[in-house]
Amino acid sequence: MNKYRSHTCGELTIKDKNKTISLSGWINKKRDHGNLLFLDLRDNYGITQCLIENSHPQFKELEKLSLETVIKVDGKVSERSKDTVNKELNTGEIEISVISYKILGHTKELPLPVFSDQEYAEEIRLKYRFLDLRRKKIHQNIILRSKVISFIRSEMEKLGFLEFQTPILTSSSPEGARDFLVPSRLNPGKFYALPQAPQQFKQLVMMSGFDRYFQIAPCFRDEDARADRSPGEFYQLDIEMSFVEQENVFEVVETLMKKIFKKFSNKKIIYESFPKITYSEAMLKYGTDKPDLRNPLIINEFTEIFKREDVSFEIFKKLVKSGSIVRGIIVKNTKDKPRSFFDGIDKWAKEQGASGLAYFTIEKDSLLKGKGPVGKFFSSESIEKIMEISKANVGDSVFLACGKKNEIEKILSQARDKIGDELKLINHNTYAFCWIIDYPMFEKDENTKKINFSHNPFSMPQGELKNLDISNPLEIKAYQYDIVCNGVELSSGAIRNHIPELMYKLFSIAGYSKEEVDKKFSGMINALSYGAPPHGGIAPGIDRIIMLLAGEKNIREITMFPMNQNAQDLMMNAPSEVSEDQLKELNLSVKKKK
RNA sequence: GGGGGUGUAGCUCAGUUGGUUAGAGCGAUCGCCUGUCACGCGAUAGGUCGAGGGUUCGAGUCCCUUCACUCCCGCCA
Repeated sequence: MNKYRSHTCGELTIKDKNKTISLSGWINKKRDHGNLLFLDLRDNYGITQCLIENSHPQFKELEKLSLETVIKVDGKVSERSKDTVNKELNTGEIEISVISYKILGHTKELPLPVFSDQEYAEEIRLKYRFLDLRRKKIHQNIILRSKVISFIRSEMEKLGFLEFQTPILTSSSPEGARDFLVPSRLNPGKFYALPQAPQQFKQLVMMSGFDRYFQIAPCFRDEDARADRSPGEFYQLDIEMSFVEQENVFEVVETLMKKIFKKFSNKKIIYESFPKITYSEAMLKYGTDKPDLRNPLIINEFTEIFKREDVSFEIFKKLVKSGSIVRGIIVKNTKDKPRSFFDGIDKWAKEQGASGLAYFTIEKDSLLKGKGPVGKFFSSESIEKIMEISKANVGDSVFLACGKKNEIEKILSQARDKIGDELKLINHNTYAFCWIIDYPMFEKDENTKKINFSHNPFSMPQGELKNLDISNPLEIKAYQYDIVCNGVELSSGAIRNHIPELMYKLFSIAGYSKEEVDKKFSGMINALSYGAPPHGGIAPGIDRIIMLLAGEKNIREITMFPMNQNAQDLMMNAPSEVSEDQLKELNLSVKKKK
């Protein structure tokens, strides 16, 4: 092939027997028998066992080399005897008898071993990321990521989409996350912002007449990290389409997702046609707008039960009188579960900051009755009603939460996950996609009582536009949707508002004057006034798709060079201080934090 | 900004109720070993127990402060 190798470390087989070859790679592992040395040579493509005996003049030197030294081996391909074949390796039927070797790259003592399945502290992995990335699992994850992205590009092109780049240096926008700012040298005192998403640009692409756009788009948000959320930057499959309705966007994304997940995973997609669940239904049945549909548990509304005379659960009744609501989860066939299971859930709920979960199991001798700490407060008629509402059976249990709507949504949604997990109700070999639709256009901030856009301010409200009742903004629904898989929010999207007058009206509800809208969204609002096509789109998160495919819980496992939780790159030492000269040129001075 | 977890040898970890000289495996170094594939066997080196302060006759262990990493809440239209 060239002066370094004739083959890679993953390709030689019995067919190459007796060939003289050369390989280059890292010393993955040595097994030194004193007079006989086995050496596993590794590159991106695989591992090949090399063999040298003590009669060889270079034996003593080779024996001393550290693991991870990069060497070139010239040798002969030999067939292994039947009893020494390694079935784990593609190259396991052969080995290389070393004729000569040469060091290409020395190594210092390793701060972390490459050949090991152990877990390592994040700090050391990030500082020596180039070593970490040599390890098998993460190496394969990164290769998977590359292949998925490449597949997405080719599928999107087949679907008639064109990929365009949009600016990285753009303007700060008032909505949404904190911006990363970049000072402008030529415009002292002014700043660019890195895009939180190419939202306005992709709409401008539509107004520019390009019809179908996509981009593997870098997005920058200065917000705190989570296990599934990189600090700083992440990638979206940004999509926008002209002259479409919601269904057309769904069709493209469903087609694409099914192709990706079938190609890159063996796990089964439960719903070939992704279920569509309205936002309000999702909040009721699952307590969240990103439900894990692999989990069969459903939340039911039981407030009415606590208004009955024949229910004497006074704590809940009192709260209901003062406006609280009661919802609960039915857990099937739990009559044989030990008391510790129920108490464990209750204790867990209290640890989550809730006031706990009341529970009882439905039993029947002559009459229906509740077994458990609060069971005695329920008449058999009220239990019958509970069973009617929730389709529960004798032998099932009810976990009840009482409180404000958003509080009990939160705790019951967590309880669904917790109980589903404990009772092993979740099939981890499946993907359950769904669409969440009909998001409200606005929401009320409970602290400030101010009305805000609940998602994207550029979404199109539903219904006849001339009849739009702006006096009751919280009732307005938007053509706004999310796609969710296994409880992971992959993306949100919307049919956009392409009518400038309507845009001003909606922004005014959220407290923005026409002048402010003109100033903040000048590029887009201006473009909307010169013949804008109806359009809409979506932006599935690439990182989360890869996480689902790789079965990883942490986004760093599928990111080549991630930052730590404090948004620092420990390998490159970013962020870092800059010189006085650099600051001066940018007309900046830094206030030292005390 | 708030809450939880972790921090002991290069790496992964153990260390009991506060009590002698802080241990193991891997790695490193040296020696032995011709069929291993997590090779095996023996020896040696390697420690600011994250840092600082306190309690105590005595602190890896208890208390306070602080730092780092991580998970979660807030935040992420």
